[in-house]
Amino acid sequence: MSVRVRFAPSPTGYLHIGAARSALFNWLYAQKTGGKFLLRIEDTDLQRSTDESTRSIIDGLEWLGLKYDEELVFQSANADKHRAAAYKLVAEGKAYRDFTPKAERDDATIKQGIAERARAQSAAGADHRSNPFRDLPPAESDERAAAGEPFAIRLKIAPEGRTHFQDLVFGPQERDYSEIEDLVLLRSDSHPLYNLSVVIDDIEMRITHVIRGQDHLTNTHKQVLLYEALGAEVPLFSHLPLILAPNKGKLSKRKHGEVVSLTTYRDRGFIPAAFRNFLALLGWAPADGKEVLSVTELVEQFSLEHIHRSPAVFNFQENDPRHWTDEKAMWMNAEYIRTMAIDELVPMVRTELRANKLWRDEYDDDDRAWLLKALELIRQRFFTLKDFSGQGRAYFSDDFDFEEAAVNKNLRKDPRLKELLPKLAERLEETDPFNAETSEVALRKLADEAGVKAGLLINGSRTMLTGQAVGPSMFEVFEILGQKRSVERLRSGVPWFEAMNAPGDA
RNA sequence: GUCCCGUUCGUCUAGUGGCCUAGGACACCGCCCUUUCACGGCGGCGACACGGGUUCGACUCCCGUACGGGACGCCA
Repeated sequence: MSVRVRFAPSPTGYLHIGAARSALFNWLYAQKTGGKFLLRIEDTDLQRSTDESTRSIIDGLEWLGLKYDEELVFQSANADKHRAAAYKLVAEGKAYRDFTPKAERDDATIKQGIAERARAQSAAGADHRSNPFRDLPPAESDERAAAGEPFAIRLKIAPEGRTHFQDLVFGPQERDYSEIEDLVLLRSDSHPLYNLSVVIDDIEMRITHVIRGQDHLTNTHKQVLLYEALGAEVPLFSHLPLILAPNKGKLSKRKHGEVVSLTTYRDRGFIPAAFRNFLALLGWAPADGKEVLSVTELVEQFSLEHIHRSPAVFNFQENDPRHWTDEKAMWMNAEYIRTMAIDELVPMVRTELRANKLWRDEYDDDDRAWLLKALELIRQRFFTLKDFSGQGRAYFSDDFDFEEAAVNKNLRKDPRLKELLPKLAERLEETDPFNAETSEVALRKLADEAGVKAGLLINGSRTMLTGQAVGPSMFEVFEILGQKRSVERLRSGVPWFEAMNAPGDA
């Protein structure tokens, strides 16, 4: 039977990077095995589900390059089937109506409340089979239901026995029935609950491998019981270790903000392939230790058996804009920017430059060669796509900012530059042909004649031409910017030197 | 509280009893390259949670302790 996996997020917010990784692992497994990767939106919690979230999930997957097969499934559309299954289990005596009035729970303190309840129950020695409605005679149950009394439906778990299932990551799993409560399948308002819906849908979608977060590991026992009650074949499971915050706590939006949202990486100029590569390395490693992997290599190398059981820490520093995300993710992105095929980089740069009104249509035809050369030159030291419009602005526009520190260090520091830079402009203007080599000769010659270090002119030029103190080899920059612009920019330095001479301005 | 899982450099990880004086990547430091900053090259710092066993031999197997994570809902 061919492999069918699914990614089943609930659309209750942005796409979390942990969820994105689950999607990636599912997708990789499908590619690896020639199977299908399906997408199901678990939107049964109507209060919290939004179309916007659904959109962001779909966009996120697309951005990561994870195309899903077949039709997108909305779980809410299957609610009737879920209900029917629950009623059928009641009819078969595998589930029962629970007429206990619904207990209201406070959502904010829910986890704590559950732990306390569990503690109290075990202290009191209460067992999970003590529900008085568990063995209510069917006739009486039917009668009360017919009379309109509200009820929830619970799965009737046998008093003794153990569940078993195979987890490809965590190994064989076993759990005693006494550890499992008679779970609610249908709420008293007849709303089907998660464990029921998931199982029915996974059966319906003929899912063969369930690959999801570790938070579902112990719930899986309940689901196995459901598969069995429904007479369906139990799929294989793989639970993925969680991704933790630097303090080893849960990584959440409320606490950690945009760093956990996949769209942040798109919006901050990440290359999808780079982030995908980084994500793949969280909790998994290829056998040969190679870390920069193309999609093809990722697919070839991927195996569920090599997934860790211990959670990975996503290492970023809150309140430090320079280290806002994991440094390895940032490094991976820079690595992709400087080594990926330039033809693949161009469309991304185009989008970035367009957004900042720096793109010219000539870059796609007449000036294509120039563009490629310029990108080749500047991409070597960039980290994100944002850098092309930020640090790289001077290459695409004459309207760029001068960094104060660069001006102070490279222009204001030496008064001789006031004379020398215009002189250099003159020399460069006379240089023919004009390129990196000839401009270097001209510059060094001038430095010699003036008795100054070439570095003085090089650094001064860099700041005049790019506004910055750092950047590629100056002579390459001359060539890329061209004779005209180089000369113009060198001559435009007057304001800096006037400011220098102004009274009271040291 | 109960059940489940985990613990190798700061972080991501390799490691399935001798190949481990524990390998790689990111970060950090130094040198080289470069009159800038990166890249690149070379080198350095840096870890098997702890205690018992088993074994000729343990990062690897077993037990315990500590610490961490997950689950236990008429949420998903």
